[in-house]
Amino acid sequence: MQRPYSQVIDRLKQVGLRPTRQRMALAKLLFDAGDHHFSAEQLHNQASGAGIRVSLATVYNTLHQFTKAGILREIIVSSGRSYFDTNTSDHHHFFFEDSHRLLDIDAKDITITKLPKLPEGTLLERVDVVIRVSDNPKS
Amino acid sequence: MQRPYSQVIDRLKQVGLRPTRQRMALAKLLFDAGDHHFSAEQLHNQASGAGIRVSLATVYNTLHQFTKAGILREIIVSSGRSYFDTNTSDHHHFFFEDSHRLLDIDAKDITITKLPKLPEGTLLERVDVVIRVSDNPKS
DNA sequence: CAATAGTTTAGAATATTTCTAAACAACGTT
DNA sequence: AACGTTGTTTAGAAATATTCTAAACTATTG
Ligand SMILES: [Mn+2]
Ligand SMILES: [Mn+2]
Ligand SMILES: [Zn+2]
Ligand SMILES: [Zn+2]
Repeated sequence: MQRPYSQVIDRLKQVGLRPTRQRMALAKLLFDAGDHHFSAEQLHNQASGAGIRVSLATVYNTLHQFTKAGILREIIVSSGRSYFDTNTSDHHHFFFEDSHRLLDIDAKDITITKLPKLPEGTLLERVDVVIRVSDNPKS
Repeated sequence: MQRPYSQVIDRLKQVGLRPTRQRMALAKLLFDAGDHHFSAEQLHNQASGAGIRVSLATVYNTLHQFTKAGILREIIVSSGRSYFDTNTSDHHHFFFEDSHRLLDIDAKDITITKLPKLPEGTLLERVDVVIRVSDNPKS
């Protein structure tokens, strides 16, 4: 209970966030598991299930703080709900339109050889590739 | 007032939608103008401004019907709000994160030479490339 | 024109996210 | 260890976008 937390404490301090009870608990849930995609509501439910009392507002605050700090990434594939990703490396996604599930595509599995030049006065933030798929009814 | 409508009437009939007053008016607003991106609320306001009385529910119904019929396309770049596109050809987008504006990128200006194979039992719906840009503060 | 099926509508409902402002906790300083 | 400061958490309300409901309306066919 003491040692495992030292990692998340260090990580939070590194990005300039106070290691509060709620942030540590959420960070532990998020970063002890492998790479995954989730919504705010899902994380809130997961926390509740693990006996961690944290408000939904704090979950949202934390997700945005972590995203800004670069230890989480937000993925937009569905209007009406935001998804977050513990995998912050350069990669892309399959999006299953029926189940609303996301699946990583390694950056090396998509090659873009030609990109347009950016509009005047803009900075590149990110190039997102989303491959939208549906269930094949005859399979 | 009679002739211009024949085009939208034909177009609606072609895709199996009754040419109702509201659908004709919205189709005219949408397809007489050049390619553009817009939200439901924007179209509703534009209709009101043009003296067309149509409920927001009908605007949403119509946008979804047109999208399903393939004469509009929905673009997801921002959680919390859907955008639609009168350009249904194969193309991609710049998304200006500060102003929430979209700009078309012709399919020929992006070349993807390598794509992963689709997961088992899925059908490809679309490959969306979104180049997210922000305002360059020092320009 | 009557019958039918499809459409429109206002308003309520839903869903997700953000806001508010008061209570609380982390942490550097005494 | 207590203090003061600042940052954080919280419940609940509010904001936002979209969908639902079911009654009124209209296009189409016969
Ligand atoms: Mn959905
Ligand atoms: Mn936004
Ligand atoms: Zn991912
Ligand atoms: Zn477009």
